[in-house]
Amino acid sequence: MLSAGLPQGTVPKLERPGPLRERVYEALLELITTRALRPGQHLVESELAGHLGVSRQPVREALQRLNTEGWVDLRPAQGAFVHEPTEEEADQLLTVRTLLEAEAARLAAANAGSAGIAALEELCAKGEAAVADGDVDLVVATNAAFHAKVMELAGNVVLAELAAQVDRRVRWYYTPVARQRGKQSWIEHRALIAAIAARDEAGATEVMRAHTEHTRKTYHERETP
Amino acid sequence: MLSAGLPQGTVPKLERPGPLRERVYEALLELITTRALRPGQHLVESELAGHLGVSRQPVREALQRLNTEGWVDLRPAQGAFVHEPTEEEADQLLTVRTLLEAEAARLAAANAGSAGIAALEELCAKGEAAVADGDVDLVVATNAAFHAKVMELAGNVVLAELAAQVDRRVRWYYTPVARQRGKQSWIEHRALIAAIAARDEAGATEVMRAHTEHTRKTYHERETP
DNA sequence: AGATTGGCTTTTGTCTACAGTTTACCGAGC
DNA sequence: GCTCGGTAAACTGTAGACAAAAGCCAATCT
Repeated sequence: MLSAGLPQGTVPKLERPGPLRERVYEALLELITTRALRPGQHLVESELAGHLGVSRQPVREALQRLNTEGWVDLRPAQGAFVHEPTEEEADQLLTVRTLLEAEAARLAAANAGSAGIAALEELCAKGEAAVADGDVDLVVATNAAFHAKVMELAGNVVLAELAAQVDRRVRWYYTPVARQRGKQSWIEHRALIAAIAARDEAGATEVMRAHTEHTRKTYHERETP
Repeated sequence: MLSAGLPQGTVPKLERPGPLRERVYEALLELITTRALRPGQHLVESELAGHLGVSRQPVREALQRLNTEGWVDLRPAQGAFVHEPTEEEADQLLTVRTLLEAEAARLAAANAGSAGIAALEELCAKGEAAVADGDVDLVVATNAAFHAKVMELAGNVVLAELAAQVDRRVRWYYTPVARQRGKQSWIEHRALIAAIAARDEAGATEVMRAHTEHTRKTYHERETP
């Protein structure tokens, strides 16, 4: 009975610094997604290390991870280069995202309980409010949280991990476009919640597929002008 | 005119040692998939380093990569542990595999040319021969090559990368079961080729789905006795 | 004048060393 | 007999140093 008198929330995990490589990883990811590091740019380990105030080793480890996740290309004996996004690759990413998210929606419709549905509605309300305020960053963040919640309700950890990878990369391309699609997107989210609540697997799949395909189309329309 | 007098084949790429971390990575992956390193086992960096005749650093980098790909669990300040496969996780992996492979089959049906179909038939013949010979390892390898070829014909690089990750992990669980399913599996492959050659997207999707689902069922039947 | 070769600089790849943290063990006290 | 505290060992996390490979520029030879 160790946990007898311990109220759960009061011990806030004793905020540890955590491994340096993690923080370096997040810092670099931030720099890449915000375009502070431009695509194709050559990343010199010692520069990054000096700039972040750490040694080269954590930087190396962070770069390795970024490499496996597709953010940087690691050419042997030559170093790391920020990945250059292709139009073709963006389309493929969005296609795969559609596939994964649609399956997640189906599984969520099959498995979700009332608590999960309530959580989705809460996020949806938050997102709509953010749209009304014109807070683009919050809209994007809430959108990600919504999709992550659907993924959680699907209950497939492997699927969730893959989708998380894909989603982060998608968001890189997607963020500039978020503004255009704001309102319609959350209407579709409402439709998705309805399908999930009705335990309509086919319906949820189709709604999510249409939703993400819609996003993909929007992305392609944006670039021509 | 540098390459004037150099016959192409005679210079066999000058077998470069390649980055150490790569070789360490492959060595560890081999040790894990062959169960020389048992699930749940604690991997000590210095031990591995000494055993492989290298320093700790390449080992660390290899472990990081194995971590992101789900082969080992990397607990902070405690080290690396060989991932312990759960029944639930195996099922989830096979489910995701079904999803990815089915989509690949659809895209292959949409995009494949006659050359690609010929390559598939060739692999299929090779696989059937391997089954006849009872060469399990070759069966598994050829099966992987067949699915990889379908993935290649689909022409979606992102999808291929994800599927490659999933497939490698699936093969870990799957290899012991390969013997049971030998013959029937290649009959289904033939059906898949037919659907792709007919450019029947829906048909190819369904054949592949049935094929991989069949594999999943076989896996679950095996473990109860 | 062009191409090539040589050396020089930069950057990566690897190794060794040190500090911090966690875990396990062992003894003392209740 | 059980629990608590302290000590010690082992391992990870990080830093710094050294060697090797790749790219670049200039000088030289054809």
